Amino acid sequence: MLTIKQITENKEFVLERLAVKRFKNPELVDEIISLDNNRKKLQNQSEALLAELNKISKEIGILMKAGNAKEAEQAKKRNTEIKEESQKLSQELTLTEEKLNSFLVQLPNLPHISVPLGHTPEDNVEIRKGGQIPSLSESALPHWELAKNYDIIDFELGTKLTGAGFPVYKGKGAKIQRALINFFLEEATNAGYKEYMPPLMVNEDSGFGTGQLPDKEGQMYHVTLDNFYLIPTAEVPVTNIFRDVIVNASELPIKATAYTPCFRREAGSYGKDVRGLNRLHQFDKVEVVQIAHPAKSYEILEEMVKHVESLVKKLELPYRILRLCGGDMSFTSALTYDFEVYSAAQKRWLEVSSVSNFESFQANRLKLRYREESEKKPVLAHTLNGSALALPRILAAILENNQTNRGIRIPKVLVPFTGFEYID
RNA sequence: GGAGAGAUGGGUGAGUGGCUGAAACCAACGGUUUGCUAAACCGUCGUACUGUGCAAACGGUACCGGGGGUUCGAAUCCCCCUCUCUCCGCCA
Repeated sequence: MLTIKQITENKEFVLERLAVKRFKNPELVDEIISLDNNRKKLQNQSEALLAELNKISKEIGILMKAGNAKEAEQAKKRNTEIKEESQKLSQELTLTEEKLNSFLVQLPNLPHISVPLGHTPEDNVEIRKGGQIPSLSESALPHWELAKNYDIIDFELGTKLTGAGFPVYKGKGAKIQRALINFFLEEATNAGYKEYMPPLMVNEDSGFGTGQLPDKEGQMYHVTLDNFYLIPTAEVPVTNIFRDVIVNASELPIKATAYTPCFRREAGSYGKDVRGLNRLHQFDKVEVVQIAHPAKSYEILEEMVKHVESLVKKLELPYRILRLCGGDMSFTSALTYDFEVYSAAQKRWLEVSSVSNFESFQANRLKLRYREESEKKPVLAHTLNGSALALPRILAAILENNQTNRGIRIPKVLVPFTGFEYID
């Protein structure tokens, strides 16, 4: 979330940026500012009373020790009155703070100046593209047909075991999943990311830290008995590793990676978007996360984009990189690049990665700070993350783009991990 | 799941009602000393909000796992919750 300071000190800028994100109730900004003024006023009054209360209490102690019971009794009486008044004030203060907080949490992150205007995916700006779109014969099949023919993914079986959107990978289909995971993790660790294997369920605090809670709990599976949430992305547990942490500036950037399954309810999705591997309730993903110095975070964002780009290149997939427009960005992001690969039989672009700089938006929720050598006060760090990469759509594109008479050709870089060159 | 013990600052750990935002030690940082290193000595050494001030700084309030209560006053007493440890049970 934004800090009060960001809002009060740059109100006009905040309003202008929120408009880019197409935020629908900018009145909140004014309400927040006036609530904050009110909060300060109440806090001052309340604390003045408490200071008085504390002072008298100390005096009572001294009087009692001196055996001056009568004066002590008088002082007690006085304190009881002050206490009543102070309780009223602090109640009011608490209410104000709660209201302020509930408003603050509703404001999305401010988009970076380079974010294009617009409100639909059509307004996203293509930054670059690469790879060759293969020319397939008319008889080329979409991946869900291929998966069936080669018996490598069983969607119906998943439906039997769990429900729609939970496929079962079989034989070489299962092996290629493992190969992709290993390939992505190797690439990430070679690029300096430290590998983690985090829990797949998180508590409420973690959900809040990265911005899924309180408003987006509908996206996550909720284990009500224990009040845990299945993670929708490794971003949640990995970023929360650094919740309530103060690091030295010299330790930045911190680079972390993790492979995890991801669970998403995807309520409301339907139609051809969800065919086959296009949209699942459970899928596998390798995520990269960085904790950065604010002065370096955009440089680091580019570095992360380069890393993800190198992955799709090595997999020989046709891709394009989009800079998301204000209206298509997530609540928490300041700047996002989406990666899409072309799935040649479906003849459509599929999103396989989203790389974002959250600036201090998550860090403020996480209380994730760094301290400069010479400075006393800790400062909010910047957090970034990106998929590197999400498996199902990558697999969809590999299956469709690489279909040949001999079978599905496995990209060269993956062969050492799969141990076979063709799915046949 | 049953029984018991515990949770204090970066770490160890003292503190059972007032003068404790918290001893002491260690770590860290700054300095003195030193040919260098080490040792020794001196100093600094939590976070948030907030007030005065250009600032440096100096005040106020809150925080001793979390929440509530008792009291003029709570790290200290009471209740609830969470977590950790030990023993038993169960178990990949």
